[in-house]
Amino acid sequence: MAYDSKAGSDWTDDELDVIVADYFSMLGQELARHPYVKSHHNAAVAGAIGRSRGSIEFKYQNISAVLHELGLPWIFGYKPAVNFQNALFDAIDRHLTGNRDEAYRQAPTRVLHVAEPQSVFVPMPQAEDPPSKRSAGLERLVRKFDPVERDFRNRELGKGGEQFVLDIERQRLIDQDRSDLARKIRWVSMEDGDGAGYDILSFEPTGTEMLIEVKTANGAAKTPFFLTRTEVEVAEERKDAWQLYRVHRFAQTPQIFTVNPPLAAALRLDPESWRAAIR
DNA sequence: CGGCCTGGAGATCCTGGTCA
DNA sequence: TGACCAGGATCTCCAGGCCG
Repeated sequence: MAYDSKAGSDWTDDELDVIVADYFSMLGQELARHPYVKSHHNAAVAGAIGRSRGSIEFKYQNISAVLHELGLPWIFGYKPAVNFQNALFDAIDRHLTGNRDEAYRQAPTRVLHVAEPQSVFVPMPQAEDPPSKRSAGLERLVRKFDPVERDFRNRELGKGGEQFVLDIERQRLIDQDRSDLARKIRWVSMEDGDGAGYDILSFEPTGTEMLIEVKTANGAAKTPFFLTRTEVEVAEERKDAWQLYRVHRFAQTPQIFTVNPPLAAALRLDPESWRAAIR
C-alpha cells in the first residue's frame, strides 16, 4: 500500500476530523438504539484516510477516553485507552463546537424498562489514588464542555432519571410482596416541586421511609455532580432515611450506585458558588 | 527512551441450516 | 415452531515494536 509510510506517524488534523465525525455517528446510532456494524465504519475510515484497522480501532479507544473525561457517553465496545495525543482534544473540540447539540444530546425520554431492577445497582467506584493528572489541553476541553454544569442544566435528563428510579422502587417493593407500599411511593419533586431536599419518597420493605435524591448523568460513574444546600442539609437532618441514587450511563445501560450520609465520608464537597446580597 | 501505533489472538456474537 | 449447532463475522484486548 502506498500509505505504509503513515504507520508510526502522528495523526493529522484532517485524519482526526474524519475519525471523530465517524465515532460520533456510531455513537448517535448507539444512543438511538439503531444497529450498526463497527467494522464497516472502521473500513470506511480506513478507506478515507489509509490507516490500518488496528490503528483506527485504537484511535476509537482514545476518543472514548476523552469522552469519558468529558462525562459524555462513549461507545461501550471501545474501552477508553489513555495515551492520547494532544491534537485529539482539538479535533473533538472542533466537532463538538460545530455540532453543539451532540455534547448536549438528550437522553432518551422514554423510560427504559428494566426486567431485573436489582441488576442496575452497582458499588460506588473507588476514587483514583493518586488522582490522575489531566493535561492542560484536556483540562481546557473539560472546562469548555463542563459535564457537571451540563447535566445540572438538563432538566429532561433529571426527570428521566427520576422516573427511572421511581419505576425501580415500585418494582422492588412489588417483588418483596409490598405492593401496598409501592402504591404509597411519591414523586415529591414532581408533585410538590423542588425544594424538599429529595426527589422520591419510597420505603424499605419494613415500611421505614426512604428519602431518595436522584442525580442523573449520561457519562460515567465518576462524573462529578452538584448538590444543593438544601439537599446537603436534609441529608444531615434525616441521616437515617436520606439516600443519594447516582444514576449514570443513563442513555445507554443505566446503572445506579447509592451514597448514604454522612456525605463527607464518601464524597469530596467543593463549594462552587456564593449567594451575594448588597449590604 | 518513551509516546504512539500495530497486528493478531481469542472471545463473543450472529446467521442460517437441520431436525424433532 | 423452536432447540441446537457449526462456522463465519465481528468485537475486544494488549504485548510488543516502531519512530522521533
